Amino acid sequence: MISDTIRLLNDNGLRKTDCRLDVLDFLLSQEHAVTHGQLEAEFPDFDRVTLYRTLSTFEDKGIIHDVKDGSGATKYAVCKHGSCSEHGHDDEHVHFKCIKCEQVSCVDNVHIPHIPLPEGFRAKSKNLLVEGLCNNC
Amino acid sequence: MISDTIRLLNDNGLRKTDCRLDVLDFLLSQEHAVTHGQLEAEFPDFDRVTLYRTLSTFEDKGIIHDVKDGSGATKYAVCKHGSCSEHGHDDEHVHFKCIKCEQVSCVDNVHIPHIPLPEGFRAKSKNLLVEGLCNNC
DNA sequence: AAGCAATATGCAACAGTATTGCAATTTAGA
DNA sequence: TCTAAATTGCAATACTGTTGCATATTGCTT
Ligand SMILES: [Mn+2]
Ligand SMILES: [Mn+2]
Ligand SMILES: [Zn+2]
Ligand SMILES: [Zn+2]
Repeated sequence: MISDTIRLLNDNGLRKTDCRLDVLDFLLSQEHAVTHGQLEAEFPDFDRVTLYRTLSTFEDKGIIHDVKDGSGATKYAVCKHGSCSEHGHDDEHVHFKCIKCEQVSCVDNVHIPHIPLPEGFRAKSKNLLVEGLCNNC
Repeated sequence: MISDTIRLLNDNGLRKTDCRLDVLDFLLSQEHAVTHGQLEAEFPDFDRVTLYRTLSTFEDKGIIHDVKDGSGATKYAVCKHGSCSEHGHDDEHVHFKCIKCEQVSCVDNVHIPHIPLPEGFRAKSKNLLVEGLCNNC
């Protein structure tokens, strides 16, 4: 819904530009995390740098978060729980990457368990990528 | 010890070239995972492509494994438990990255716990990166 | 509705990581 | 020592991402 898109931009004090509206609308419609390259293919009329900056802006505001799946290209997905903002992200959920279809999804309801560390080490954040076969493959 | 280096190359049917001997000897001496760039700085006389291929060869043989720490540059560390080979890696241990000194270390004795996944998803491997402060920072 | 200042965009240039093809060199074994 | 196979160095290229700057657009004020 385009009104969700507009509301998100308003709530975050972001100007409603063509690029932001189209990109955010697209991101909200995706089941899986997307790369900058996919956005480039989807929106060939926006400059690639503008797309990078749009992603960066959304991430700064806590609208989307990035997922590093080891493919070389950073992927992005909308933050779900409303617990992310310009003051920081709270995305300590699991990410799943299918080894067949290569899609990356947020496993939002699975929290990363506590990890015991050796003496002297203090954890500040955790990032868990599970790879395997998804429910479609 | 250089003899460890030679034995590793022999055991894996690899020719003992200058580059492999020097690089593997260096990798065995490191406490932390190293990047290709560090090897380039350490061994300016070897071509950068040769260094890439050397790392790739070692990884294929299960001598080293890679660590993606989100920095953009892949890091490499020697496989510890002898459970890795050309038939596959068994490196489901935690990796720790210090947010201050940026060093990445293998937390070999901490196993990644079982992660429950939604219906239909099947895990094949897990990759956990913990970030925080190390015992020196 | 027009004007304005702040913001966002497009373009060009550049940096960093990594891969490929191919000719020349080196290795290991006969 | 000779040879075939493996390895190396070099040049070229791909891909991801960032920066500076001139131009265009946005949201607000008048
Ligand atoms: Mn996520
Ligand atoms: Mn490791
Ligand atoms: Zn799949
Ligand atoms: Zn540290």
